Amino acid sequence: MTPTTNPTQSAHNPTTANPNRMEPNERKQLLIEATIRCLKKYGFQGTSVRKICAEAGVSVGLINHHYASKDDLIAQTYQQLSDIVLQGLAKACQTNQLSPREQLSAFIQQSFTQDFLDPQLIDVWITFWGATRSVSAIQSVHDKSYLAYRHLLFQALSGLALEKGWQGFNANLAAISLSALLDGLWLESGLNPHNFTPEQAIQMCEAWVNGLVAGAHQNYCEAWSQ
Amino acid sequence: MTPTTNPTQSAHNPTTANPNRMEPNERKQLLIEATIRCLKKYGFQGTSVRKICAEAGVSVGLINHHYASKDDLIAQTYQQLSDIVLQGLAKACQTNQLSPREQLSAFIQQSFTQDFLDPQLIDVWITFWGATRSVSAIQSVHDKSYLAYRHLLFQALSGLALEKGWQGFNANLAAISLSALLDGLWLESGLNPHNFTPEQAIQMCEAWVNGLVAGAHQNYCEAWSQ
DNA sequence: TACAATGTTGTACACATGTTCAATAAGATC
DNA sequence: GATCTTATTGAACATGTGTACAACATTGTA
Repeated sequence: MTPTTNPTQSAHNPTTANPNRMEPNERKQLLIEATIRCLKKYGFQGTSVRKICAEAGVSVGLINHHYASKDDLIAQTYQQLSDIVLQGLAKACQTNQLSPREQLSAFIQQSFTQDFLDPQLIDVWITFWGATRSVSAIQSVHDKSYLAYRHLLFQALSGLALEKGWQGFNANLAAISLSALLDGLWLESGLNPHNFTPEQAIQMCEAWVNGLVAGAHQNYCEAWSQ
Repeated sequence: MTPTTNPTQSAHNPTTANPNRMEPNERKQLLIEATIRCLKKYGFQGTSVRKICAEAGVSVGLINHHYASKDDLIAQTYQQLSDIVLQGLAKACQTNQLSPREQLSAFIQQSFTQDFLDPQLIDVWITFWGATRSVSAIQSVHDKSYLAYRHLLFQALSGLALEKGWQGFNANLAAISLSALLDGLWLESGLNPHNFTPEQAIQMCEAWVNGLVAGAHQNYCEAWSQ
């Protein structure tokens, strides 16, 4: 289509050249946002450098000017998504002087907000999970954010144990368990959004906490065995 | 390497030609097994038609002779893996005249067997999840196997409710919840095998069941409302 | 105004991808 | 033994991939 062999025409078309030059940080942010849109539209596999650039309205070469590689851009996109999710959860359960039990409810409620349940977003998340073990930059982002995620639950559960006077309660293990339940529900709602409603998801998580209070907390004591 | 431009040599090398012709079903099985090995070795993205064929010790063109497309082969591979997992679980909890509570324990125990906790296998599973929404053949395999998976839990939980005399117990919702917990733990153990031991995973699932018995079952009654 | 620094472009490159297809060989049928 | 069916091969094709790089455009500074 483009007459590359025609020597009378310059290789560079001056009419489309460089319409808006930007600050590096501003452009990098736009590239990350374009990457998120592409991941939602085309999935992980379908997201290529060229599609990201087209989505950002920018030339092919620009990504490698601002990022070391495509993987680098992808990892930083994951980082940003993680931060957004984590900040939402932290804000929900760390404000307003909530009791430990109320903190857990706030965390659960926030986890099944409309924004969090976008199937396209969850799909992006799953593909990040899928790349965790093969792309080390993604692995380190996961490890860090999962730790912070669990820490929020750990604090609330520790507070609850203190309040109730549970001796030797392993709040760390309980946090792993609740986060697994949350992730599992989140995962399944992404794979098939029609299996249960957000209200039912909340109901199931509340049931876990109620079960803990009703007696399951004994299974998380250090002395517990088999 | 191969002198394709030399007219004195046939395009086809007779020394490597067709050493072992097979029955279609036998060959297809070998291709699926080679696909599983490739998925474990190279991940979902790194698994190409050429790598599968090399792994199977077979020429590039053979896949499209036995399968309509690469996606077709991948979907049938997923199908086979699902069947294996499901049969293992069904066998564990449907034999030996177990009580409902014992069935649940058997299911849980089987879920965290050594075979099931192979991080490479879980990684393959995650990438299948990631492809669920974009590849319809994979979506239908997932929907079918998830339903069967949940049904096993549903039966055990229904039996438990009958035994305990829980009125209006929503065993279906409880099955969704327990399967989410199992999947979440399974997922996390794949992403980072060092966060908890298989024994702790079992402990957490048993705690869920104990919490249900201790009182959480009330949250699964039809009358329950937030 | 001249110059340096750098954001931006689009082509080129080397390679990988899934699929097609004529050629070949093995086995079955008559 | 001749013929038909079909499993198997490997080259060819069209397309897509991430990255590199020279050319160009813009900005800031002297």
